[in-house]
Amino acid sequence: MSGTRKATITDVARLAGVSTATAGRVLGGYGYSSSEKREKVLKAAEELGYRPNQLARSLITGRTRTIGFVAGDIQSPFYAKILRGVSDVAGDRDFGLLITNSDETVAEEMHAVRLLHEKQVDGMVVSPCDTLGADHLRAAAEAMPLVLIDREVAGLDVDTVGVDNVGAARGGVARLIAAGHRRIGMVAELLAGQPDGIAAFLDAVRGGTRPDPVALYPSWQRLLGYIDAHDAAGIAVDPGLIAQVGSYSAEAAEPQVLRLLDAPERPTALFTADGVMTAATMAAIGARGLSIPQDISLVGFDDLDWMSFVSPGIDAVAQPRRQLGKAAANMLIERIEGLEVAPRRLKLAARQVQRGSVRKQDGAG
Amino acid sequence: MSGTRKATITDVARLAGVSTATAGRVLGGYGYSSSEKREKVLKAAEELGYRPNQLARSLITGRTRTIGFVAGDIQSPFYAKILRGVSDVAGDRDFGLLITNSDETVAEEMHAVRLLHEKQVDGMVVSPCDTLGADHLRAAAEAMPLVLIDREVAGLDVDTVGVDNVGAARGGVARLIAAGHRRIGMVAELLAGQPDGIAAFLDAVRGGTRPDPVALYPSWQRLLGYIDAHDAAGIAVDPGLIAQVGSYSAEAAEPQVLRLLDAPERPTALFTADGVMTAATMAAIGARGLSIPQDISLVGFDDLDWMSFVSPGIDAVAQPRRQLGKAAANMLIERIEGLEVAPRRLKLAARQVQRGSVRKQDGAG
DNA sequence: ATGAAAGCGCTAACAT
DNA sequence: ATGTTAGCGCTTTCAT
Repeated sequence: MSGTRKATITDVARLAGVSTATAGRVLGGYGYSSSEKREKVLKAAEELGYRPNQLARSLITGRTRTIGFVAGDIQSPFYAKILRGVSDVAGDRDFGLLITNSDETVAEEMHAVRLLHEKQVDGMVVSPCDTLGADHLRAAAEAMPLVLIDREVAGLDVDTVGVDNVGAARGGVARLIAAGHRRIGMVAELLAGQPDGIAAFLDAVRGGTRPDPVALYPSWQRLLGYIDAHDAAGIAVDPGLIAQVGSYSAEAAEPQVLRLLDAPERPTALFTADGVMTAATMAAIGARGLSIPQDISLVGFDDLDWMSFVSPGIDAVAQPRRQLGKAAANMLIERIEGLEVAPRRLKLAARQVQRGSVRKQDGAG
Repeated sequence: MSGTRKATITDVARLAGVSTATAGRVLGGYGYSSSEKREKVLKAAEELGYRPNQLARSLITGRTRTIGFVAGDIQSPFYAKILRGVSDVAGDRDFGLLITNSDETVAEEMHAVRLLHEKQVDGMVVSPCDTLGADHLRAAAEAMPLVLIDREVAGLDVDTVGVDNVGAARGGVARLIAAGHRRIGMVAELLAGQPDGIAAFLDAVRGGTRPDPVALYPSWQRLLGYIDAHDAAGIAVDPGLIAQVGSYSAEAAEPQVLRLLDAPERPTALFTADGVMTAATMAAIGARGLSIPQDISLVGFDDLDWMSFVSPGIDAVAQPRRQLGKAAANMLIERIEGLEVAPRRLKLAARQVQRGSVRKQDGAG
C-alpha cells in the first residue's frame, strides 16, 4: 500500500552512487569498504528503508540461518519445555526455528524431515520415534548437521542429548526400596522396540545378556533402571507388576494402572516412566479412592508443574528439559558453524525430587 | 558425500532432452505439458533424485509457504496447545511454521516480528503483548496477512480469534454466586492497560462508562465479567477482594493469594483469571492447609490437565485452545491464498467444567 | 505445447 | 577498496 515496492540493493547502490557490489559489502558485512562509502550506503539504505532479502542471500550462500525441530507432540509439557530451550538458543543466535510434530509415528516423522529438508534448514534437532530403521534420518544426517534429543538411533553416529535414564530410574526406584517397599509396580509405555516383550527382556537381563541402553527406547531404559534397583537390593522382579501400556496415551494407561491396583496383592508403590503415565496413574488412584501415600506411594519420572502444589506433593525424577533443548540447539549450531569433532553423547543430570508421596513401609532401612 | 551435488532443474531438463522451461512446467505443476514430455521429465527427475529448491522458487514467486507464530511463552500449556492447533493446520496445508517467543515484552515481540518478516513468512499469527502502541504490528499487517489470537489491538483492523472473555468469566463467577457465595476473591494478572488501576475501572463501570472490551487485555475483560456477574446478582464488588498480580507469574501471584486468604474476613470462594494464577492459588491454599471445597471454593479460567485428577477436581472455564490455534491458522492461510473480506472477529465458545471444587453455601438458590 | 531468454535480489570471483 | 560480471535455481514472459 505504501506506494513504492521494496527497495533492493540495486536501489541503494544507485542512490548512494556506488556499485551493487560495494553496497552488498557494506550491507552484508563482508569484504572491504571505506568508511566514506560505507556512510553513503548506510544513509541511502536508511532513506529507502532497505531490508535485505534473505531468500536471495540464502540462494547463493546455501545457508538459511534456520533450524528445524521435530517433536513428538509439541503440546505436551515435555516437548514444550524442550522447545523453549531450543527456541532460546535459536533466538540468541539469530536463527529461525521451524517446528513440526511426528505424533510419534515414523510416517509423520519422515514427512516432517522432508519438509524441513525442503525448507533448506541448516540443521535439525529430532526426537526420533523409532530407534531402528531410520533411513530418513540417516539421509538427513548426510545432508546437514543433525542432533538427536531424548532418544538415540542404533547405528546413527551423530550428536545426542539426553539424561541417564537407567541411572535416574534406578535412583527413583531405589528410594522406594529404601523406604521399605518390596512390591513396586511400574507403569510404562514400553512400546515395541523389544520384539519379544517384557518376559524375554527380563530373561535377557537376568541371563547376563544386558541390552545396550543406546539401542533402547527411554521407557525400556527406565525399566532397566527399575530392574537394576531391584537386583541391587536382592529383590526379585515380578513381571506381573509391570504395566506395559504400549502407547504414549493416558487413556490407554489408566486401565492398566487399575489392573495393578485391583490385583489381589496390590503393590505398595508405583513408579511411572513419564509424565503421561503419571497423570494416568493419578487418575486411576483417584478413581479407586486411594490416598497417597497412605494407601500407595508414588514416584514419577518427569517433574510436572502440578506435582508441587497437590497434597501431598508428588516425588519425581526431574529431567532438565529446557536445558536439554538448549544443549541440543547449541551443539547443532556449533556443527552448522563448522565444528568438526567426533559425535558427542551428552548426558545431563536428572534430579530426584522428594515431596512426600513416598511412605515408609515396615522393614525400611 | 554421495559424490554428485544436488540435481537441479537444468540437470533434469538435459537428461530428459527438453528445455528447463518445460522441465519447470512439469515439475512445478504450472503451464502446459504433453504427457510424452511429462513422462520423460518425471523419469529423469526420479533418476537424479531431483528435489526442487524452494529458495529459488520463493525468490521468484515471493511466497515461501511458511507462516510465523509469535507466542508469549511457548512452554506454557496455554500457548503450547494453541501452537499445536496452528501446527496442525500448517502441516495439513503443507506450510512451514516458524515460531518465536515474546516473553510478553514489546521489545522481544518487535524482534520476533522482524525476524519473521526477514524470513519472508507469508503471514503470521501473533498473540500481541500490548493492546496499544503496536506500530510494528501495524507495519506487519501492511506487508502481509496478520491474525491476532487471544488478544486484540485497538485500532488494528485484522482478523482475530479468541473467546468471549467477559461472558465466560461472568458464567464462571455466576456459578459461584448461584452456589451461595457472596465474598468471591479474584486473582488476576491485570497488568497495566488500565492507567488508573482497579478502583478507577470499577468506578467507570459503575458510572455507566463501560469500557470497550476490544481494547481490554483478557484479564481485564475477565474482571469485567466478574463485575457483571456481581451486578446481575445485586452484589456489591469489594475491591479488597481483587488481587492485581501485575505480571504473568506464579511467584508474584502466590503472596497476593495469601493476602486474600489471611484477610480477617476470608473470601469463601476464589475465581482465577488464567492457568498461572490458578496454579499459584492452589499452592497458596495448600500452604495455608485449607481444603477445597470445604474451606474455600475455586473456579479457574483455563482448563489444565491436572484439574481432572486432583481430588476434588477443579472447576474450570475451558477455552478450546487447540481450536483457537486451528482457527487462527485457517483464517491466516485463507488470507494468504487471496481471500478478501472485511476483517473478522471470531469468538469461539468457552465451556464451563464442573468437577467438585465449588461448595454450596448457606443461602444458595 | 515448447523453447529461448530474461530476470528474482543477492554474493562471489575477478579485475583494477 | 571498488567496479564488472557471472551466476545461485528457478519461474515467467514472449516467441514460435
